[in-house]
Amino acid sequence: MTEAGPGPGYREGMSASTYHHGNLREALVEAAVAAARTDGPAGIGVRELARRVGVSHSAAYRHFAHRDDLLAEVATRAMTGLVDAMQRRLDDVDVTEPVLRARCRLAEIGRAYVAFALAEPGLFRVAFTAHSGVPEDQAAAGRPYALLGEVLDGLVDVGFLAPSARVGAETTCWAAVHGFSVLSSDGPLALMPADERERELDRVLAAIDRSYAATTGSVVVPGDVFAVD
Amino acid sequence: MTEAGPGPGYREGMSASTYHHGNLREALVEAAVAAARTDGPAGIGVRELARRVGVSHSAAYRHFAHRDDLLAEVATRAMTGLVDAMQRRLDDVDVTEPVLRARCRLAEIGRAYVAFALAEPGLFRVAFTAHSGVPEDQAAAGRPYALLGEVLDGLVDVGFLAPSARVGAETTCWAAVHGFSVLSSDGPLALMPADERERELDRVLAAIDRSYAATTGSVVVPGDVFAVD
DNA sequence: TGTACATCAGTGAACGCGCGTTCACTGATGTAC
DNA sequence: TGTACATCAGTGAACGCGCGTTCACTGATGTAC
Repeated sequence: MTEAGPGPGYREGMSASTYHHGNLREALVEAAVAAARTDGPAGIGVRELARRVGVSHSAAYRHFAHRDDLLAEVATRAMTGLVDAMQRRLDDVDVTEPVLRARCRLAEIGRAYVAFALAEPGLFRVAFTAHSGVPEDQAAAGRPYALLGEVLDGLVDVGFLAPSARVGAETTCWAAVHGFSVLSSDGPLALMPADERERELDRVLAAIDRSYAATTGSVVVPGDVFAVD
Repeated sequence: MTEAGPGPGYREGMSASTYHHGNLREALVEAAVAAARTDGPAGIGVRELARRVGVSHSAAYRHFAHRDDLLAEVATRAMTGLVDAMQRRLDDVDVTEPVLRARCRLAEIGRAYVAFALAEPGLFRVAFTAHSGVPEDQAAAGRPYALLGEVLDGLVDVGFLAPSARVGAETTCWAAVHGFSVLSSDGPLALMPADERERELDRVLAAIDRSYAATTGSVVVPGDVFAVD
């Protein structure tokens, strides 16, 4: 086979119709991610995925002992996708004034989280449904928390957030942003027009910002970070 | 049959083994609620419920056209249970000083929400998964929002929350509290010890309180409402 | 370089499960005369 | 008050579906000699 479009999940130099697939494990995971994208956790089924990859369903059991192992793998990838999106948005913050920068970063990490949940509702759900005991998966699950922690540390560093209020601050931010995501992608807020939802999210983020400003008596100038102030 | 324990869902005066059940619809719904309690939405299956009620599965179709209709009914009841729990906790607030009272009420409605989600994770999930187009179900879905709205209005009335910040305030509170609930009952916060989680919730609620105080420059005395301040 | 053989990664049939839904039926109930 | 009959609320068999998992197998691959 020529190298024209071997497609993902194939090892190089394979003939078009070998008995051996070449990289079935990876192909299955990618198909699972695609399925989860549209159908969430329910979309991940051993038989259906084997079908899509063009292989007998029992072949999948060469690579995954149970359906849940596949699910866990997708969950880890979904979580990675979420964290990457958060990191990207953080990197894009180009405000230089330190306090404003730290506040913007907190807002942006939240926006990235919500944006991911809305853009990839299926993956978002998978990321939070399946939990394996495998260490690397556990590590993946902890990464959003860790990243958020760094951003919050930044707020303390610039004197916007009081050190005493830093304790457990991850939970507050995470809860607000996660709740907004769930209500918007799954729930009652899904019916809201996109632009109005954007404004609502701004209000949520502004509320957190104000709350943290209050811990140090920092001055918040209306409109400096949030349009809704 | 004597009246000793006819059980719910039975009409009075029935013989023990009538061909006609008497109140099958209600019996099915109650069985569905019980099933949802332990297994969430997945626990609600026509065949399984008919089995539990002691009736052939096709009998259920005399009362529900589709499985989803049953699910929707349970969702409405779950939502009602949630709202009732919120209302009860609001009624229990006996603080008299107006500002403190309004702030306590906001905190309490949040605590009630989270408590319900933790005590009844299955029902909580059902309440937010199934949505029927039936008006009464839609109405039920809007009640937590309306109740929260009243509490927020109270905060404006006492001058704690600025009228301009009242706009969309439901979303902020709801997102924070819903997110906390989901992360705690389903997700990563589930592993946290109960007392620590309690403290974390207090921090979330305190953050919202502080944020609203900031809209009017109201003074918040540490420890007046939240232990963590 | 060629061949025997172990190993690996597939196949396809089968097991056993549970589900939602439909349909022709029958037993029970209540009502009109 | 008694009876015929319509209606209602059940039964049980069947349809068709998809699933996860196992197992004996076979074709392909790579390695040792």
